[in-house]
Amino acid sequence: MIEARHLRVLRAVARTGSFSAAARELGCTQPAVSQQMKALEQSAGTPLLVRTGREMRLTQAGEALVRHAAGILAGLSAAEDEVAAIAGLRAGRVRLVSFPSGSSTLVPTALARMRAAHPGVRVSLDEAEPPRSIELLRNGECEIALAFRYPEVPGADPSAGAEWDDLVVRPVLSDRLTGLVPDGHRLARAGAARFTDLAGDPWIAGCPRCRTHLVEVCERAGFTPRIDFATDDYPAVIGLVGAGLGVAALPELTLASVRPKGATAVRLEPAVHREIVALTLPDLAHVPAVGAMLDQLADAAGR
Amino acid sequence: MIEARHLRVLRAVARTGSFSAAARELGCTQPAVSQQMKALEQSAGTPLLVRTGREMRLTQAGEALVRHAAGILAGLSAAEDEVAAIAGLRAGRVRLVSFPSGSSTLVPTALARMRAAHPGVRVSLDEAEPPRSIELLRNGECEIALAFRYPEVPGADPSAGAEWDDLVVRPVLSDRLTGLVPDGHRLARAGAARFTDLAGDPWIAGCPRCRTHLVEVCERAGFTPRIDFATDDYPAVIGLVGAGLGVAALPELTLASVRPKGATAVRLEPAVHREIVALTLPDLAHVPAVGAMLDQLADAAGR
DNA sequence: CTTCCAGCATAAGCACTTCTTGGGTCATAC
DNA sequence: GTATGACCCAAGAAGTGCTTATGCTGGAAG
Repeated sequence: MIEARHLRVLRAVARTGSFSAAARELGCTQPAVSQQMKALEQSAGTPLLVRTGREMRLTQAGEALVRHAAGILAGLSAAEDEVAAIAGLRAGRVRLVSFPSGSSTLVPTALARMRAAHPGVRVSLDEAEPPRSIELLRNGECEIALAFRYPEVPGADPSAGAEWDDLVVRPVLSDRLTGLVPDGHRLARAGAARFTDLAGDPWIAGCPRCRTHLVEVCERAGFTPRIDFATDDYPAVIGLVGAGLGVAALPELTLASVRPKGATAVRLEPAVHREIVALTLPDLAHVPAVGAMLDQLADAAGR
Repeated sequence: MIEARHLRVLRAVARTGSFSAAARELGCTQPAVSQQMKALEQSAGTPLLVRTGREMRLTQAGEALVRHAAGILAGLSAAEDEVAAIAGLRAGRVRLVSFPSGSSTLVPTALARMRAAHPGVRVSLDEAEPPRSIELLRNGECEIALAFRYPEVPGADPSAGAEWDDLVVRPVLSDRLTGLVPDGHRLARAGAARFTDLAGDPWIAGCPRCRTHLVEVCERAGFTPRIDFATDDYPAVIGLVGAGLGVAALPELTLASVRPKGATAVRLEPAVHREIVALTLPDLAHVPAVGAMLDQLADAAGR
């Protein structure tokens, strides 16, 4: 079985016309070259070189091998270059899947920084909510999934985060829940409120997991919220609150890029956080482009 | 440095989707595959595979490598095929240089047999006298030189064969010198003659070395031949003898393919032989096609 | 829910390959 | 004649690759 190493040596010998010169070129000793060529001739089954006193000539088989070697070694070199480019963050692609409200500020910042730091790496972005984004990750359809989780509420079903224990979980941001009340609400002026203060209000809930978590938190606070509406669409939640239809508890991040109309943000006590994390597969975490993108996500949040 | 072995393993893994299956395909154990891939990832500087529970997927770098591997391994395989064809006498080329009178019978026979035995090997033929043909051999412009030599005449200059002692000398034929006299010559009827019987005759000599040797033999027999003509062209020698201009001593081979007109061949005593040999470089003797052609030359003579 | 099975990782031991070192021979150049 | 450069050979050392044995994990079946 011919190995690339053999061809490299053969090519050097053919080019320099001498074992010694080839050895110098290859950075080894002359006997090493001699032995390599012997081994290659052995596996070729025919002499490849003719030692005729002063000069070294190729046999026909040697010429054939050198001729092929050019293409083979060029291909090998191209392969190494391409891999090195990917490993060196000069090329590559990262497919990122984010949950909708993460895309608005965190992701654009991270993408911009990534592009500045590693212009060769292309990052694509899709949106999907956690259960779906994890599936995409496991199916190999993306490298990073941006998701969020709520800290476990004592006594509640701990199934939410259980699916991630075989993934790399990179904390990105801890996103405190902010209360949102209509402008005319009795607590709008106070600027702060406890959950129990809103026990009697109608609630506008967010996505299913957010809703579940809201219920758990409220029940821990001693009441069961009356949820009149629930929607994945955070702008819609803001709109509903602005229309005076209820109150809501929204992650700060969802309010960072919009100015609520007809609604006022109030500080909620006790503090409840939504933890935003970037997820990837253990092996993928070692891929340079993926690691760099994870870093950028963390950095973008730390701003 | 990426080696072909790595790519073979990677390709098998990519195709089968499993280390174990790849190991079976490659005829080795699973840890061997595991280690090879680890080494390859090490030298690539980035993961190439993602182990995700049940299935094995390629990273982008892995895909790039597999993509290149196809071409590289194909090229390697083509190179091996071509070399194997040359080594297996299914292809190749042998350049034979012969002295003129050797080409008439010996060489055609050998060429015909060679073609029958190994149709894929092309044999080219050029003509050159020994000093020149040896030069061609040493310069790499041919693989086999067909030449002749006379056994050393005691007391003569031994320089003739001295240049061959670093070559492979393959005896092909021992070609006895035959006397050629005009039809009306006093010895034409006898059918045999000693050199001394022709001491008074004018001689027609052959090529320079033949002429030198003739003089040596005659002087050893006790006389110095009177050489009226000397020519490389054996048919011309025959013509001159036929015209009654002298006698000659010709190798049998030169008479094998022609019928002398106006001249008669007589057995010469004592027997003097011209030895026809095939010469090649030591390394070239191990090239299958060269070896086969040497065999055919020897066989053609042994007929 | 437990058990079984398939597949990968790891460690240790062994064999092979490959490299280097230190001879030696031959040819060429001064 | 000597010196130099190139190759070959042999022996020893280093490194690499393969195998066996073992543990671990995830998925499938009972």
